[in-house]
Amino acid sequence: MSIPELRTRTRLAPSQRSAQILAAADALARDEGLAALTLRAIAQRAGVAPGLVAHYTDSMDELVAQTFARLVVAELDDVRARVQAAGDPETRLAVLFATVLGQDHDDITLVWVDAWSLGRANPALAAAIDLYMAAWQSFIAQIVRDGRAAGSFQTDDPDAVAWQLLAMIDGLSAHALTRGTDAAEFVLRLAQASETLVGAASGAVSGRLPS
Amino acid sequence: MSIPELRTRTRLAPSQRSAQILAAADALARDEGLAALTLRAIAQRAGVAPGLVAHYTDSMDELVAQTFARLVVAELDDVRARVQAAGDPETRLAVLFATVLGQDHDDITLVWVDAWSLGRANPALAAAIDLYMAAWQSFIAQIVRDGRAAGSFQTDDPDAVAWQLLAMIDGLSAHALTRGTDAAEFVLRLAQASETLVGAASGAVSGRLPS
DNA sequence: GTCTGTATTGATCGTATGATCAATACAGTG
DNA sequence: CACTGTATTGATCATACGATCAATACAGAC
Repeated sequence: MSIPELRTRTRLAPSQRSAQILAAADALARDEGLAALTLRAIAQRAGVAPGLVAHYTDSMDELVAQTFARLVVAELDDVRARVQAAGDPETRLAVLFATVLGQDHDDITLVWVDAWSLGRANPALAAAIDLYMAAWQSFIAQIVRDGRAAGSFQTDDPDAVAWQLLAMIDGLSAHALTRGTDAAEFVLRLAQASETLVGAASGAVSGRLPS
Repeated sequence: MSIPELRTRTRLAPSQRSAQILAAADALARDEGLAALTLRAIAQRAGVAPGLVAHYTDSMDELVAQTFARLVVAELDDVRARVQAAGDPETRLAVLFATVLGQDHDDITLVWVDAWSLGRANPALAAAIDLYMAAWQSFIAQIVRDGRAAGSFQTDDPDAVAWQLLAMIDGLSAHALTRGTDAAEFVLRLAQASETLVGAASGAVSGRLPS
């Protein structure tokens, strides 16, 4: 009674097939998290035999780690583009918070949450987590430094403040995902708290949140 | 060349054996997370046959969910006891932050992180997560309400502030676990941020942190 | 149109999981 | 001490996983 499973074998250039499989892995991870990335699930999504997925990767641990890396890099680049266009550091922080706690970020949060759990059994993934958490921290720290240089922020430890803000963002995102609520509820208070942390005037960030 | 595996069969009352198995599950979850809770791993830890573990539970999903519940309840009770002994709401918040971001909390954080991931495939676990996240929020909200009644806090939405603080705590804990750093680095700044969120005077909470 | 290299398949292996159950042996009862 | 109920075992089933590989069939070269 199941679908007849007719598969027409099509032969692609290795680079094309590889790209197609990786795209299937990306889509699957966005939909169901990194924990859903199995040889067979990716193969089914790509419409190929499971063995072919294995053929195009060294191991599933590597495939999971690289899928995580691609998705996270894509998001960081996207957020960076939005934030850099914002102008002064106060507004950049406001846009950052509104973006990462905005809609359509549950998918990437799911990827992060799975990564924290799976990373303990997957060394390649653990390394990627370290790398991209540091990339995010660096991105935020630069905004804080810019604000300090401009005289609008007063903290004496931009790196520590950036780690703190990143951890708060991740916690708020994970909570919204888990509870099925809208992370946007948290934006205003995060912005207010950030003013304390970076040493900005009250309203300097929260007053610049996009409406 | 492996250990001879001699097992002397000992017969216990069901309640005793059940307690022993659940204790093994608790210990294993503390050491390696909820993801390490397999029928065979628990059995080995308890020194019994795998089938016996299955005999004493309806399903592994249930066992995982109940292990999560036991560990989380134990921690909440412990933290509640420490915090309630602290006195005024400002000090209670300070003790709360210092406790949950103190040492020896990586084990329970690992349990939470695994739960967020596993909960998506385990309905019983998902229900337990909802329940105990709400219990934590309720605990924190009461502190905030007490502070408002005492006139030292000024927020008009203790529930929202409590959710915000809980999410921040969880994010900071998860970061410390993942990065292998000490969560205590975050305590001072969390306390300062909390003053903004609850509407307390600067230093009201951060100045009461245990040394 | 034919050929050829190789992309692709399907089958298969070994392992790990949760779960079930008849057979066993232990502890308490009488 | 003998007996009996049942706690416990060990074997086994079905499933899902990552991984490997000979056989196949397709797309491009000639």
